[in-house]
Amino acid sequence: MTDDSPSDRGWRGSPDLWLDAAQAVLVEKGVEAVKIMTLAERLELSRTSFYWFFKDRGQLLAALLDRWEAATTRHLVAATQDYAATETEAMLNVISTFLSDNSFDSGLERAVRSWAQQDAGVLARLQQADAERLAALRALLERWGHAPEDADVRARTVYLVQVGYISMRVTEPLEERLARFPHYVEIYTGTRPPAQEMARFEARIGYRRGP
Amino acid sequence: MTDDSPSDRGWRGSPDLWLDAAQAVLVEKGVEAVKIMTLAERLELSRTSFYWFFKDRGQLLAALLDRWEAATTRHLVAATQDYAATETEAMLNVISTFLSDNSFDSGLERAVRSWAQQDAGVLARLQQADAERLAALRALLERWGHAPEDADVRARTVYLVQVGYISMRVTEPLEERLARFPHYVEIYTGTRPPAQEMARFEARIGYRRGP
DNA sequence: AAATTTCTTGACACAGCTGTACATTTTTTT
DNA sequence: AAAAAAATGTACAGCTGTGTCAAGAAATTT
Repeated sequence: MTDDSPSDRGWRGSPDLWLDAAQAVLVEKGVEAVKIMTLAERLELSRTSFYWFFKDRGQLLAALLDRWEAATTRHLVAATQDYAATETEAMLNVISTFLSDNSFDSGLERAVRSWAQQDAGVLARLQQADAERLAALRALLERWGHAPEDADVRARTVYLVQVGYISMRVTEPLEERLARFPHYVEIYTGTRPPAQEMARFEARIGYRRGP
Repeated sequence: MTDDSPSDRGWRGSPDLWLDAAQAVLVEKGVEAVKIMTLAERLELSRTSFYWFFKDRGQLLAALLDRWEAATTRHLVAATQDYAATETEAMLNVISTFLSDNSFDSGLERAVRSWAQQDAGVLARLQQADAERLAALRALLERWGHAPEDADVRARTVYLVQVGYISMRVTEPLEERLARFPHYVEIYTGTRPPAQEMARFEARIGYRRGP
């Protein structure tokens, strides 16, 4: 009865081990810092052992890019399609995506945006992702009755504010951030979410108001 | 009668020459690509000649950062203080700053944001700049009667949309971008700029409407 | 035109990183 | 426990980059 889950096999290294380390470094220090030498030290493995799992550094970076795609666009697009009884609720669904790195890994997103600055291939994929995400937001706003031009500018506003937040590395306490939510929703949709809706929303994301 | 303007002295190199080349590379390829070797080739000067003008690579990078500060924050803050008869006009003053690299060098801004990703010192200066710019915008909105909380969120929206635009490397034709302006202004201020105001604005930036 | 200052260059020393070849160890399969 | 496979490690070759030093050339001053 052999357990062939790739996790606990008796070897020290694995593609995922290198990949996890690479991702951490990518997020902390940027692509240029993703060096096989450094990762090897960090993992206490011989540098050359890396080449058992990956052809070369390029293949490692390509794999990182795949991870990014899975960790961002997918969830965001899904959130635009979640059930919502009102427009403001729909918008809350969307912007709460950005609240957790489980649904939108902003560290990784920031790192990839930075990377795109120096690599045309990455830039192309990033711009593709931007286009998809914007289209999903535009569609949402049109479904709630905004005219195409208006939906377009509002979609951009919602999205660009988030890209900006990520790029700015804003680290507000959750409380502060949530306090701004109704304002943002009002700016984005033209309607302020009723207090009751905000309460339900805060409950859903597991936040309990302070005294 | 000696002309001692630093420009046409008989030498081939100068601090500015290296600095200009460094800035170009920084914007095109990111900090890591700013290498003395590469710059020397580009300038057809010996690599080691660089060390006559700068102590080391670090000093060059520090000088680049100074340039960035001069080319961005300063102009933006000034624009928030320009004369305006209406709130929408004031907002047009601000967002038109981002239209020209003379008033806000977005290539340099993008490069510096990317750089901040890998250098704590740069990050600190960038966050300082973000704070100043946001404060200037918040002040503008408060002058036009927005309540502090509302002004704060609106200031963020205006600023973050621009940071997002820059980070996204959007390259819309001017015409398209201008067409979105009234929508943005409406979202930012709550009021749509009258057609006449847009016309005056377009004239001021030297844009002639197509047929 | 001589002396001086300013810049330019080539030689050297050194450090960091990538990738290949091959031997070795560790785990898994038979 | 022997054989096979999977992974690890060592040695080597090569490239790219930084910074120092002292010699030399070009401009500037006297």
